Amino acid sequence: MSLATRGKSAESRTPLSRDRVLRAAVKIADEGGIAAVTMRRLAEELGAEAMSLYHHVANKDQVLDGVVDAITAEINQAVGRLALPTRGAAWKEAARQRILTARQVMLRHPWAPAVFASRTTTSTEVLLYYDGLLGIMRDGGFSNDLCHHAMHAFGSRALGFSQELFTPSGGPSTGEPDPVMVAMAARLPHLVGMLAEVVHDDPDATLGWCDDQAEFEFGLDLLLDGLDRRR
Amino acid sequence: MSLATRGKSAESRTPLSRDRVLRAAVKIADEGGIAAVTMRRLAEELGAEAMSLYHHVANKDQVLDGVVDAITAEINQAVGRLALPTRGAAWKEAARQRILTARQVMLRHPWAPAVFASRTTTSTEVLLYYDGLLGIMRDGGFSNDLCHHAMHAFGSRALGFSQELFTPSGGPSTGEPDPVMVAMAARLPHLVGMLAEVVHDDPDATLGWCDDQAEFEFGLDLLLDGLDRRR
DNA sequence: ACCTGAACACCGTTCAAGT
DNA sequence: ACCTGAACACCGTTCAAGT
Repeated sequence: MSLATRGKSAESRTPLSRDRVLRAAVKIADEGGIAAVTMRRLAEELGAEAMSLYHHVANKDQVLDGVVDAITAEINQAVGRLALPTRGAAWKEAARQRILTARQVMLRHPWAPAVFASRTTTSTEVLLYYDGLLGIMRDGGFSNDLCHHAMHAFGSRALGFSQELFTPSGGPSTGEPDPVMVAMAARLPHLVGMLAEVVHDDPDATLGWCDDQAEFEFGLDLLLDGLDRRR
Repeated sequence: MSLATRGKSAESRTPLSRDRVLRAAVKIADEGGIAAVTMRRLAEELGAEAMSLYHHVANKDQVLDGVVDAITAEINQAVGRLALPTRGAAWKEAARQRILTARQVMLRHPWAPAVFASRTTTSTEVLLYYDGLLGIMRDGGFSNDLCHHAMHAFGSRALGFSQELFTPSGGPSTGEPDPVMVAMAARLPHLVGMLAEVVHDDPDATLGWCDDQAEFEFGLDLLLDGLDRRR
């Protein structure tokens, strides 16, 4: 047994646990993206062997489920610190702040939306988050039926992110126009016309898809206003 | 060289091509989900070896990019058959039908939304789709600026799907309540209360996430109505 | 030019064996 | 009970060699 190995096992005196595995997964994803989270890399981070992980998580899918839980727990902690009135018309601002707070957590973990999108199982933390949002809407006077529709209408936006299917200009850093679009300009009259008028350089574009703060809030307010009108 | 091998090469007399590869990928995904699309399985479907594919596509990522293009081409063909008035107030119904038509194509390929969500590069067919939607909104009298906000607000909904983060009851087939939720009922008063009132069994739930037609249309109309009001 | 066999560097995961 | 080494069955992809 080499010195290096001995040092490593001394360092990892703290026993493995489901919780340590999940925290390590979040750390690795924050540093190198979700693709960097492999069972072997995870074990390395914890000073153990890949096979040891299987004593604490059933498989990799369960690691990703756990990561969703961990991120949403972070969100629940953040929204728990909010203390806004929720009765009557105040529901809208309370819901708005709750969702924008969730978004701030997501912005710290830009890889997270893709993981959320890939999961199909029910996360207990996600259930708790939605329950809180429902509570705000019930206080606002919404019927259960309308609440139900609203949850579906929000979709992922309730948790602070929305899926953008294309970035209508160059990457977030470069101001260069998209070469694919330049080549097709003749067949995209409305898109080209729009972009000529709307300067779409957004230094803060992030979260994987182009999905900046102002656009997120526009879409969110469209939904909140529409729901408020049907309250 | 065996008879079987000889038969196979005779069958695949038609040479490989990017187009054949992409069509095969869609076929395999339709039959076995997107995970079934591997380079080796793709080659098998085409009566070739995995390595032969690399003469027609750069790598697997490009296969998935091409699949998005292929599905959106199918959508563009379908919406191309629509012939609705678009001027003035008619924009809303035209946009609505365009989006619901896209959704019908997506429903034939339930694995597609996840693939769309995972891509970051610009698909020419997606650009063409959005250009058409923009055209409808311009006819409706929207400014380029408002059009731009609208595209972001729609997000993936413009292409007929939306991400649902949890299914608030059992699976689409079973009427069983979610065991995770039953165990947590005490901490989820609003969720449990809502579901007790709203019978959430939806035999047509599909598209991977619970995202049925009525809920999709509710969310879509919320956006369309809100936009129309700001026109 | 197009196609392929063998090989490489990775995965997630199983199993039998160690302490 | 917890951990691990070796091995298995898969990936995507490279390379040198075939026609």
